[in-house]
Amino acid sequence: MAGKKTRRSPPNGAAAARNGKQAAVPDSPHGASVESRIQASYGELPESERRIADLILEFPGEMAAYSATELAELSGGSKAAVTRLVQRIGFANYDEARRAARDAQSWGSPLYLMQRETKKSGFSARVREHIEQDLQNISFTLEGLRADAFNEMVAAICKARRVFLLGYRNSHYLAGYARWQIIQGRGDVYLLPAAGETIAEEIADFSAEDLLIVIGFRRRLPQVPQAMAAAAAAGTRILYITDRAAKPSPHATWTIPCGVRGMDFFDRYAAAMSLLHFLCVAVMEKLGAGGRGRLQHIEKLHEDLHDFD
Amino acid sequence: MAGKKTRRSPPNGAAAARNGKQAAVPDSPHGASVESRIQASYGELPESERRIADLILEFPGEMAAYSATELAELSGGSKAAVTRLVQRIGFANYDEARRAARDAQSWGSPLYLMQRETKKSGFSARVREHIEQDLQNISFTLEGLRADAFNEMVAAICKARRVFLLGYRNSHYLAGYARWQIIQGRGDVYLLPAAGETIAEEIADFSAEDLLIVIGFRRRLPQVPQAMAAAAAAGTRILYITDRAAKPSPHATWTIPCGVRGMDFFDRYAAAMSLLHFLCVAVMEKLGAGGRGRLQHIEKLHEDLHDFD
DNA sequence: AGGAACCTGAAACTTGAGTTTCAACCCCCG
DNA sequence: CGGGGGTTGAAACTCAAGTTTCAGGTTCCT
Repeated sequence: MAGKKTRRSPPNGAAAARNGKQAAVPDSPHGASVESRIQASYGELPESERRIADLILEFPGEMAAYSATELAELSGGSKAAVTRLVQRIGFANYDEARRAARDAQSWGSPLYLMQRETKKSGFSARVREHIEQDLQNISFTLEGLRADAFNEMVAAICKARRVFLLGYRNSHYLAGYARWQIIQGRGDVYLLPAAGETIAEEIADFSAEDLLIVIGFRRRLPQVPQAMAAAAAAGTRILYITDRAAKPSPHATWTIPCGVRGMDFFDRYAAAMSLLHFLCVAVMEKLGAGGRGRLQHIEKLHEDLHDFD
Repeated sequence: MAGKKTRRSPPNGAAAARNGKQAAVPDSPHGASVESRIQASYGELPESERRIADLILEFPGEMAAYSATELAELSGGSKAAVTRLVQRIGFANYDEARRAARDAQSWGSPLYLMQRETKKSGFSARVREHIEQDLQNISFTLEGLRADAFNEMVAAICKARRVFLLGYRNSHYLAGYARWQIIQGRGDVYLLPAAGETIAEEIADFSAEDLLIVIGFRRRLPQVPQAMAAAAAAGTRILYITDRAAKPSPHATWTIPCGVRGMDFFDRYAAAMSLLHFLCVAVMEKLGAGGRGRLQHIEKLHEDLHDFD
């Protein structure tokens, strides 16, 4: 029609002053994360944009791995809605938001990637950065647990006739630590491989009543998938604790992906340690009076053997 | 020129039969991960593609958050090389590889995304409490470090003729882990006690040129202070990593108190793991080119020995 | 009731990401 | 030495991802 009004441009941060009901959005796209910007505007998002926002909020940091088109499809909305959402919360376009989401993970920042060797920030800044990286890994790892699956794992550890912990290299020390916790509350807990041994001799006796806990972080030996296949063939259930980038194993009954990443030479295992602690405490609680009785019996033996100072 | 030959198309999996020296690459892009496909072809990659492959391998799973153009820039190569790499390893185009990389993380799979269940509030509150306790221990431990003393410890680890890690029970696994990190950058690093052995035989040879790192958390065996006294008598410097409640040792050159306490049956070792990581990374950096050279030599040996999947 | 503001996805449009081609270069072999 | 095979990045090209516009619809206010 001749009298048809010109449509306004999509809402964005610069247009906030025209709509008094808009939430305050920072002018600069630098600084606040995609997630926090969405949360700041969440109450004012229209339906189509809110569905997309929900998807992003559910998996913070994953957005960068998806194109706007993919997000639109997953949310049942349109590409236009995706563009509008990111412009509403202050980004110039989707690509800027995608990069911000990616770079909010400090180890993902291209600038950080290229300059990490030359960084000479102060010691305390370095400590803080280190703590932050561990916290992110811990949060990812623990918050990724689902209660029902977790309770199944705990129950399986308590009920198995025997529990084996398998791990090589770094994973071996974590497996040893986990075994040491579990054995405080129940017996028949074994660490593989024992020094100087091959594991086929143990796997030969695996059965559906046993449980295999595989600690399998990056740079796995070929023995790991092989052992898992053999255990599964014997009907043994498998709890697979691994890193985020690991290919899912068809043999694992349960899989827990741990955050191990950082900007260093070495992977980070604070999150794995934290997870194992959480798991073993839950096992101890699940064992109840039986576990406590065993703990007391062990204490008595320690006293008799004068084990501690 | 009139006689100029037609250029061949870029190498790809379908063209593998034309080049008998190509590594076998699966026909279907479904199945093997980007990482494992790169590793399968790694030896045959030309320089420009190998640089991009190195970037991808260094951060498996992160590839999906980057566009081909960004990877090209980061690696100092060209967009054409990125396309060639993914086609060489069997993907039709970059987008297919990007999606494979993303979906290889099962939690990144769009299907998985849409089926995620809402968390039980009781469980998630428990997870949050757990994370908070670990964060407090980690913060206390790492923020308690003084830069000058820390740098002395790092230097001592680098310079010692031999480095011994001593730990019993839980501490033993942490000591083993730490040894495993340090040995990546320098030799003559030993874990005590070895299974079935007593430690006097090693301590008998301790000298002022050696360093003893004692991981000694709560419920220490009498061997720990005894070993420290004997090492100090031999002039060996001692780095003592212990819990906050431990009595200071008159024999320790340096002491790092770790936060290990929580509300559970078991002590928490995420902070100790975090500290050891921080320490070992600093050692690795201090070792510089020597450490990197050793790491590369070890890598070469791993390849020769076909150690990893 | 009419108009303004807003929402929405499809359609039209823009643009640059990614792919293919090209030509220069290098290495190896007969 | 010449030719074949391979590498390489820039240039040319393709095409679809993302952005903007459009038109129909809803809600609210005067």
